[in-house]
Amino acid sequence: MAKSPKISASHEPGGLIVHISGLLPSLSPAEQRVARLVVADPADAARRTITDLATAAETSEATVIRFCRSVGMNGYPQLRIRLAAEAARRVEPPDARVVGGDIPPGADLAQIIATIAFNDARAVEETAEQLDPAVCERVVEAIGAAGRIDVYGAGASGFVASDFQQKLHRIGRIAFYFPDVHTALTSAALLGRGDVAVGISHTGTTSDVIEVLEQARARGATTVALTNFPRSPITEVADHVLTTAARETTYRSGATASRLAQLTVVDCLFVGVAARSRARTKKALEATAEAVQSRRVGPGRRRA
Amino acid sequence: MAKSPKISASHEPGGLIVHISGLLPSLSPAEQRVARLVVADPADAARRTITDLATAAETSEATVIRFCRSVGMNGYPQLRIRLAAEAARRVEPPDARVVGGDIPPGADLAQIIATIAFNDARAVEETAEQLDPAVCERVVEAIGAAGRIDVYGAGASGFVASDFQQKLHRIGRIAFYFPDVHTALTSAALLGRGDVAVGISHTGTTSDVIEVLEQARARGATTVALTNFPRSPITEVADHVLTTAARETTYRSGATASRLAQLTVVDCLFVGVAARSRARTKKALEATAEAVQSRRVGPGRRRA
DNA sequence: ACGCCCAGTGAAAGTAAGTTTCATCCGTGG
DNA sequence: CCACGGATGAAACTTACTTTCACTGGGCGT
Repeated sequence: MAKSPKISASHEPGGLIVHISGLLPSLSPAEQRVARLVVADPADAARRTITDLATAAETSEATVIRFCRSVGMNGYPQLRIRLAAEAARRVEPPDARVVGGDIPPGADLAQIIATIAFNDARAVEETAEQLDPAVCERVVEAIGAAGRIDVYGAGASGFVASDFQQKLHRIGRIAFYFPDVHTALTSAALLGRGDVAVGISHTGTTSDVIEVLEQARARGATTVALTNFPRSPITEVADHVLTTAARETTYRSGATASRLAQLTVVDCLFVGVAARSRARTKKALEATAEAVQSRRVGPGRRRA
Repeated sequence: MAKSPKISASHEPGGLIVHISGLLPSLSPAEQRVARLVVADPADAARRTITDLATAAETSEATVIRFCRSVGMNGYPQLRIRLAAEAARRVEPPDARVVGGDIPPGADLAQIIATIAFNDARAVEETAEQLDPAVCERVVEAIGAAGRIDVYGAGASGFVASDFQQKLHRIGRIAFYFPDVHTALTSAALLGRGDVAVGISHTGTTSDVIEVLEQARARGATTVALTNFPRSPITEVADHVLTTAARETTYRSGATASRLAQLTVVDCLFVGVAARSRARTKKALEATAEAVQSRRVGPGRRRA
């Protein structure tokens, strides 16, 4: 029916802006220009007329409309009022935080700390806001019932994958993580119906992870993707897609905000799975906690 | 010029609705009908088109415009976005967050997500608040000037240590991380004055990490501890102590909140170090980013 | 290398929304 | 009873939004 793949923006009450920035890479260049303007200053965009906005983005009105559709709106007026609402909601605390994406060259450490913390915290919050509980539920179900869970991730996302694996393992689930692609592929080949494969890639374009997930899917496993970009390639090989909402700016913050967001999602899944079977989980956790006890020194109340 | 008595609504951000209902009696009958609709459901009014609203108020578009002017707006579109903003704001307060520390046994996933995200975000924020910029500064100085940096951490904190190592490495610093205690001890023994050793332990009681840090200190290296507990044993072997502010509750959230807090601190240090030498850093980052490019598939706009 | 195809784009036509104008209505006071 | 003026809606008008369509340029198969 519709040739333009609208990504529903309906079930994400708190995050139109977030939603848009997630979609940013999947937009055409001209639409991206529009998107950037909108994300940069939603309130201002809401004030502008479509012609005005188009001019500002150095494009035509037609493109602005296309952009509206791309992000799930019916038309410009709808985008406008949604933006206005959004902007009103995010009336930041009175203090003039150094929030903008970037950190000024001459910033002192206190500023840097404030900025980073703010962005990190926001990534976590916004991720939670846009997470679809229904999808989480399905993923939790699948993992809870899985005979085996493989978690894939490369580079920075590898840490998260590893973390997830460890968490699942700690509550008695059979979970694996492979730092090496070849090993991962081998493992994926051994998966079957009822098993679950989780692929983590911030950009959603990491070919290693995609391949492995594809393999897993071919074998009949349920595949889950965790990425920041809802239209990235990895989502094509996933049965369930979970997204984070980190708006990475430049290199500076590296992938930290996105990593935090990923960890939050992983934590949610973990708790969800754990909650499914309290007793079993608790027992396993106590056992593992006890195991590391010997590696701790006395309670260490006060020093000296 | 203006024969209609505009009542400026510009500088009362909090109460467009209040403002309107205030001057309701001064409006003409037809305008009052419009006003009542607007006050009754601002969000709904914002969604309507002028014709639609006029019809609903059993009047003409002209009257709606007059109403807009009467309440200080330039025209209908402006009223519309103001209403949208207003409505959005007043929906916020009643949000009953499931904030409490713990997750009730019967909680559904949406609740779990909200709780976790809240706690995670708070850990990040609170950590930033209590971080001492002066200490950070000294640590950044030390790392920036270090010939070599060793990062230690076990278990969950190991991820963070590893992350820090990788970050430093990416900007061209000589940094190491060792998953294995023995190797770490060996490495610590090779440190000397001017080098830096960073020990990460949430509890501050992980003997492995403490021992290694102790060793490093004995060799003359500057030691840094990152822990949640400012009086824990690890602080005794550290020249500089950085603390996180995660209040872990029970097992449920596992160590995630603390991990996020640690990552945030690490990120701050990283950015601090990176900021010290922009040029060098940027170059190194570009090079490393380029290196992984081949492992990515095309921009992945839209799916099939 | 060539040409086909198709996503991306803006110009322009078309439609809908918003605004102004103006004639009418109606109540009031001379 | 008429003149007046505020209130109002119909219609003309303007501006904003949407659709259509033709053109471009890059990718891909032959």
